[in-house]
Formats: sequence, structure tokens, C-alpha cells
Amino acid sequence: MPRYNPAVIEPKWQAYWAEHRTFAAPRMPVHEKLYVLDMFPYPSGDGLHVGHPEGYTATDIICRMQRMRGRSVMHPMGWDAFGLPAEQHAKKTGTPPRVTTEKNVATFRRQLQMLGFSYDWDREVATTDPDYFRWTQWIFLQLFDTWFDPDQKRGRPIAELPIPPEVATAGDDAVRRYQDEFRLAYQSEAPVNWCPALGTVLANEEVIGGVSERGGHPVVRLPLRQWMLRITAYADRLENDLDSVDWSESIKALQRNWIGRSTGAEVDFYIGSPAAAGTGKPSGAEFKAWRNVRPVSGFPRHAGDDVIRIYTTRPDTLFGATYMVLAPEHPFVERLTQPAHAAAVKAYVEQAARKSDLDRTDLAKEKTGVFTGSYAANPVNSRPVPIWIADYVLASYGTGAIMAVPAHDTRDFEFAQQFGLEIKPVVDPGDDPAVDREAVLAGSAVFTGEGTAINSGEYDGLSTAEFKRKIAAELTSRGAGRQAVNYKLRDWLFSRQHFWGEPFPILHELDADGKPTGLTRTIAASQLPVNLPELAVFDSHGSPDPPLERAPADWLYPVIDGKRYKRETNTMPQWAGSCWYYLRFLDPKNDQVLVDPAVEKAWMPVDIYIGGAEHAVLHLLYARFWHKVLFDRGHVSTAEPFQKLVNQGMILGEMELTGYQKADGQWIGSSQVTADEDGQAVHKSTREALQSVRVNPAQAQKQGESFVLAAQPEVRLESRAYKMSKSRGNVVNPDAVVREYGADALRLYEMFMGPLEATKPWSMEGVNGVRGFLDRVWRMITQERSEQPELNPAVKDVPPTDEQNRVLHKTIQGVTGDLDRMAFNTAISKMMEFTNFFLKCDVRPKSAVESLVLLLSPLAPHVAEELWQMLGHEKSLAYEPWPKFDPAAVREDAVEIPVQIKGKLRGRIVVPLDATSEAIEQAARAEPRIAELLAGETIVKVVVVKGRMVNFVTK
RNA sequence: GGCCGGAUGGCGAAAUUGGCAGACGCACGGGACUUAAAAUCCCGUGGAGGGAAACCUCCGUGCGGGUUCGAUCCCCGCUCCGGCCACCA
Repeated sequence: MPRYNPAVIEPKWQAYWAEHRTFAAPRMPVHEKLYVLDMFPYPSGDGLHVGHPEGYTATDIICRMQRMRGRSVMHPMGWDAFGLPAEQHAKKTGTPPRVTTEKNVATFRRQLQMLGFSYDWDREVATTDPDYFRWTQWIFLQLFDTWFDPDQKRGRPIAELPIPPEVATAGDDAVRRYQDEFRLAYQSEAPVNWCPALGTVLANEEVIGGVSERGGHPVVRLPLRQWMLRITAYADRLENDLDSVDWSESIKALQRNWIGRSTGAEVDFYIGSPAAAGTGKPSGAEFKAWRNVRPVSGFPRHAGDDVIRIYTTRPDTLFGATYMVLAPEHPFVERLTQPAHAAAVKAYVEQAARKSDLDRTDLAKEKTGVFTGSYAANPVNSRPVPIWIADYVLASYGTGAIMAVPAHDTRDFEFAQQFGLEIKPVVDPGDDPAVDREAVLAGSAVFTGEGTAINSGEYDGLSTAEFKRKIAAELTSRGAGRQAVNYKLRDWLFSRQHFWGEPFPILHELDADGKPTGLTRTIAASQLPVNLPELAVFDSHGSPDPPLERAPADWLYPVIDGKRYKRETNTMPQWAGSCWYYLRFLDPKNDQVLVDPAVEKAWMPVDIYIGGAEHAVLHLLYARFWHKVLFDRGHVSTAEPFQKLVNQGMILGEMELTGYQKADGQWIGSSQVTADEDGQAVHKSTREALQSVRVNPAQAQKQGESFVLAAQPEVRLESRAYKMSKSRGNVVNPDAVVREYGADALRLYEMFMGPLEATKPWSMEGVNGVRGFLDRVWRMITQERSEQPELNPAVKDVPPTDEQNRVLHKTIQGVTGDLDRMAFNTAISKMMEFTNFFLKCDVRPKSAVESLVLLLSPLAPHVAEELWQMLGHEKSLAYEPWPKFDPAAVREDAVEIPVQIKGKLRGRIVVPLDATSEAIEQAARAEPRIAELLAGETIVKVVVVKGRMVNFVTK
């Protein structure tokens, strides 16, 4: 009886909120707006994970509290429902992915509703709904219709793209082909990461160390026609605008890292005209002539075919460039290869092409490469440098070619040592004790820091920074180089070979023979959505062709205005739907526009966005990119979508014992058991071993990193928490927790575990602990012994005592402040203190316990509503005013402050709150114990901090 | 290798501005109630030492230095752990 029954009251209030549409957000904000967004989940077949409710509870607390403070709150939820698992399930079982997805969505919806989140369910969207992806396709059309103007640094309609006269006169098709090269959405025949096991092409970001991020399957590189999005055009703005948002510095750093802007210089190395190729070495006279004919001002957009253009962040080391390296895919490779080296080069290039990224990175311990037989002229000193080919240079970064400065670059140093190439130091490290200067100057050690120029002709003696400035100016004036910026960020590979994804609103033109002309046309916005075709079979066919190639002919070959076209059969990646869902929530049923501009302007930006750190880079970068394009095209009013971003930490499984060591030193545990493929054998054998010695880690003494049992000193223990995983068997199911402890207890526990952003282990005993607190709150207000819960007779309609009032208002102040800074764990501890105090009171003023119920309601809304009703209120407390803090109530007349002597605590005194420094010092000296300790001592200094402490400094 | 974060009792943690380290909770120990158990309530709980007791002393926030009357907090140098990226020129 003393425990309340969540199985009764939680469904009751969930039904009440649904019936009264308690949390419906207004179309336009009525009061100050607050848009609080969760990262919407992918509804997997496993159901909700306890990691989901962590962030969702945090946002829910904020929303419920701010409604009570009068804000107009937008708090929606939806489903990121396209995804590979449903597709793979379809291949295995023949179940259409839409069926699987709807089933999973229903599970997720039930689980979220069971937790009592105050979402406006009328705004629910799923990325798989045609009414939703209609607008995803529409945004793609915007991207397709936009080019990036580098002068204005913004996206503009393709119709405004200046067309060169020679193109304009070549006819409409020539103009269209020209425009296609500038669109933000463009097609490219590029080597892509084809994953045979998944039957799809993957983005660079989805390939980790040569295998697929999902599933860990091998990935090979194949050339394929793909859709790309020109995100690189926005790299600068994506980086700069990070300054304007309220995100943690660490997430900003992650994004900056990913964008990877570096500044340096592009420099041209002369290789002779193609006609002169064959000699392998440009002559000095030829080079000098080249130097003289280069334009004095300006730098050609594209390198000529008589130079190799390289990118470097260290143009100050140009004099130390003793060789060059081209990526195996560099277009000049064949031309520069001298006959004597042709066989070796051919073999190397072919081998590199076959290599997966895994091989290229993992086997990086030893550098590989081949010499072409050709040389280029170093533009600063005309010295010939040998040209090598090596796969440690990437075709996709910079210019695909480098100057190698082995004395000052680790990779070049390794390569030079491998192949016995010259190492010429040109930077003197100075007398940094961490650097072996002699070795650097002798060319036997690498130094990558900054220093003073040597062996660099007229530049000798310059600092690295000065040198960079001067050489950039010199190269620019000679037309042999210029300052340049580079990004690690690559254009976004936007197409997938899936049948469970958004179709592209694109048609390919066919010629009279039914062959593609290479030209495309778009589906008119008014004709959207392009729906997915019904597929007869979902099997994998083992080729990189999209499965939609097997769609029925009437879908695949539509006829428009009497002309036959072929549909684009790639689909969009899962990222597409999540790039803009926060906009659709604002106006989810609008069939005229993506979002009503007035509504968008009133609610955007998202004020608080909470989600897992796994999306700190890609999802956020992609969404920001789309948002900026929509902003440039006038469809949204803010430059950035998410004002404040918080990443919740990971929840690990329960702490586990990982092993033990017997007195004879034999270690039993994970380090000695060979893991089977999923690690389960390790876990199981360890647990069994520990059970056999009946070990309880709480009764163990810590000794260094391990524990020793008092009762069994021969046993040493170690324990730690692991990520939850099916194979480890430590996954916590929210359904089970709710069944046993209730949704309020689950919510409260997840908030009480520790700071939102920290990684922390689960503890079922901890859930039981917060449930105990809710029971205590329940008993504080309700009668314990009756069958039908009724108000506790101790709750009386009387004014609180001064002390009760002080406790109450300290709680209001503390809880309000803590919730405002998302310190949920300490807010809960303050309510626990309140409850501990009032449970001891024989008389509990109704006004005080009512305030606590209101403070508790954002965190544990069901039990709070029930208590609120029991306290005699008819309506939900969802819009009750938030308790007001009265500073006068907490003011105490006197404070106890510590007295220190030489910084050590030696006593305490009670002084009036407003006591002067002099009065405090007198009171401290008057304290008998202090007076005794100070007798005979010479006081050098007295430090008094009013209301805080006193410190006597003696000799 | 690079970037970011962290290290406080047996455990999760707190200390909001440099000012009484360990709030709150778990676990554990003792007691009350009970035939008993569960539940509940009360007391104790960083370590070492002293005292009949109220209490007192010393040590203590990963390690080594520094600044300061005073450092969990600021600075310098390390160690270990976690996350992300990784041949990006």
C-alpha cells in the first residue's frame, strides 16, 4: 500500500493528455516561443533503447517547465524511417519494407507514449510518407536549380548563371550541359565505394577503415555514375557560422575538424610541354623560358599541361623539396612515365586501383611507390626533382600531387628513407630541448615544427611565418603559385542503390534508339511526389545497378508530352529525410508549401536540439548545408537551423566483474580467455568463474586498480562497464523497467544518473532508489493505511513555519536554477532534501507540498498529476504557474562561517549576515579556541571574506 | 600520430565566482517493528590515530612542480582512461 501503482496512474494520465490535447502546440506562438527538438529515432526492429529516453526526458522536462512559465512550446516527434534494416529484412523474408517500417513505428510510438513525453502527436511525421518525401524531393529540385556564386558566396538560381558566349552560341543543349556542371546537385562518374554485401554504394563517411560502417563488410572501389551534392561550396560558411551558434566547443571542434580547412599555397612545378615529354627532364633553359612567359599577374584557374600543380601548407620549405609524388590516379601519370619504368608504373597503378581503402591505410607501416623516370623543375631554384608515384598521396585532396620535403614532413621522411632519396633540411629548429637539432641538420631526423630558414638562398634567416608571407607574394608575382585554401570535406555522394529510399525527381532523356543522351529534366514540383514502384522481388542481384532498374516498365519509362524518358533509379541516402524534418514539424499538413513562411519565421530557429554525439558531424553538417541553401533561396529566414545543441552521453550497461586473480598469480578472466566472434564466451566464463567464488565487489577492498576480498584475500577483482550490446547480453529494455518501476521512475533515474552529457553505467538498484524517492513523495502527501489513497492528514491548509518556508523557497530557487542549466541530477537531489525534511514534519502545509508537486511535475509528470488531483485540483497541472521564489523567505539572519589559521580549519563562528569585516574578525578572535591557538603567535595578515570565512596568517 | 573530453569514498556523483571536499542517491553495517521475511522507519558510513564522552589530531580530489593567506577549481610538466578523426601534404 505505501507504494503507488504506476500501472494504474500512468496510463490514466496519458489518456487524459491525449483526450484533452494538452500539449498541442499553437500554429503560431501566442507567447514567447520555444522550439525544443529531439533527434528523431530510426525505428529499428529492436524497439526503444534506454539511451533514447535520456535525451527525450531532458527535452521533455524543459518543455513542461517552460509551458508552466508561460512560453509557447513546440515539441514534436517523428520517424527517420527509411533505412537499410527494413530493406535487408525484405530481401530475406519478402516482407515489403513499408510493412516492416509501419510495424516498428507502431512499437516506437507505443513505447514513447508509455513514457509520458509531452509531444504534440498531431505533428508526427515519418520520412517515408509520400506527403513528407514529396518535400524532400522538392528540396532536391532546389539544390538542382542552384549554383554557388563564389563572388557573392551564396547559392543563386541556375538561370542567373552567366553563360560564356561560345557556349551560348553552341545551342540549348550546350547551355544545359554547361549549367549541369555548376548545379549544387550534379552527376559524376567517379570511383565509389561499392559494398557487395550490402548491395550499395556508400559515402566516404560510411566507410571506416575499408569496411562498411554498418555491418563491417568489405568495400571495393568502382567507377559509377552517381549524384553528388556540392557541399564543398559551402565549406567556408559551414565553418564560419559555427561562431554564431551556442554549441559546445568540442562539437564545434569536431565539425571544424571534419571540414578541415587548411591554408597554404598552390605551386606549379615545370615539367615541359607534352610534346617535349620523353626526355624526362626539362632543360634549364627551357625552364627559364617558362618562368619568363608566365603571366605576371593572376593565376590560371586550371594548371597548364606543362606544370604539375601541388598544394602545400609549408611553402617555406620549397627549397627542401627533393622529390615530388603524384597520386596513382593523377592524370599525368602515363605521360610522365619513361619507357624504362613503364612496366613498374603500370603494375603499381593497377595494384593501387584494386586496393581497398583498408589496404591503403592499414598497410601504411611501409610506404610504397615507383619512380616515373621524369623530373620537374623546382620553381624557386630550378633544381630538377624526381617525380614518383605513391598511394600515400590521395587523388581526392588538394591537387593530387605534392612536393616532398622529407626533412620536414613525417610521411615524406619515411618515404625518402625507404627509397634512399635526398633529405635536405631547410628549417633550423633552434634550441628546443625536445628536438635533436644536430640530427635534423644532418638530415637523419625529421622536424615538422616552425623555426628559422636555412639552405633557402635569399630567404635564409626568416622565421617560418615571415617566409610563408614572402614566398606567397613572390610566387604570385611570378605566376608560379598563389595562396590557397583546402578542405578535407568532399562533395557529398548523394545516391544509393536502394529500393527503400526517396526516388529522385529526375528523368533521363533518351535518344531515338532509347539510349540516354546525358541530359536530364526534372519532374515539376506540382507533380511530386515521385512514388516508389511496387517491386515484385526484393532479392539482391550482386551488381552495383540500382534495384529500381527492375521496376515495372510503366514506372521506369514514363512518357511525358509524347516523349519517352527513363527515371533515375538511384534513391537518396537516409540522411536526406533528416536534413529538414525540423521544418516540416512546424507545418506538417501543408500541401502547398514545405512550410508556411510566416510559421517558419515565427518558430525558427530550433532553440534547443538534443541528441547523441554519433550525429555530431554528419547529420548536423548535412542539415546545416541544406538549411543554408534554403536560406539562400529565400525559403527559410535563419542562416543556421539549431541555435543550441546538447549531446547526451552514452549509457553503458551495468558494471561487470571482468576477472579475478588467484593467490598463485593465475589470472582468470577476459585477458586470458580467447574471445569468440561476438565476445560472449569471455563474458560468460568470467561470470561463472566469479559466481563459483561468490564474489561481491562491494565487500572488496581496493588495492591499486583491483580489489581484494576481506574474506578471500586470495581473490583479486576488477570491474568495469561496457557499451550495451546484444552479444554481451547487457541491454536494458525500457519496457521491463517501466513494468517493474514505472515510467516516472525510469525518467527520474535517467536524469539522476549524472550529468546529461556524461557517459555513465546503468544501475537497476539506482532505479529502485529513485522509485523509493517517488514513494516517499507519495507518502508525504497521501494517507498510507487506507485502501483508497486519500490525502495524508498531516497535509493541512495552514501557513508554513519560517523554517518550512525557508526549505521550500531554497528548493524552488535551487530546482529552478538547476533545471535552467540542465543540471537535472542536482535538481532531483534538492527535491529529495525537501522530501526528507517535510516527511519529518507532523504538519505539512498544503501550499508547500503543492509547490513541490509542481517542481517535480516536469520530471515525473504522472505521479505529479495524480498528487495534484488528490490535493483538490480538477485540471491538469501542465499549465499551472511555476512556483515563485521569494528571496525574503530564504534570508537568514546569521551565518556560520569557518575560521582558519594559516589556511587550516580551526573553528567556526556564527555572525550576523551583514556583519562587517571588523566585526567578523573580532568575533573570530573572541572564539575561545581560536584565541587559545592565536595566543603568543604573531599575526602577519588577516583575510576576511564577508559571509564566507576568516583566515589568520601567522608567522 | 592529431583533436576533444575525463580522473573526487566500495559505486553513481556534488561543490554555480579560488573560500568548511564528499550534498543527494546506491551499496554496506547496526538498531526498531515483525513469529519470520519483505516493506518501512531510525542511526552510522573517506582513511589513519587519540579520547569515557562532547570532541580532537594527521592524511586525503590521478602524479610532480608553481601561483595564492587559501587550489578539486588557475598555470607549467607528466601518467592513465574514454571518444572522434586519421598518410588530408
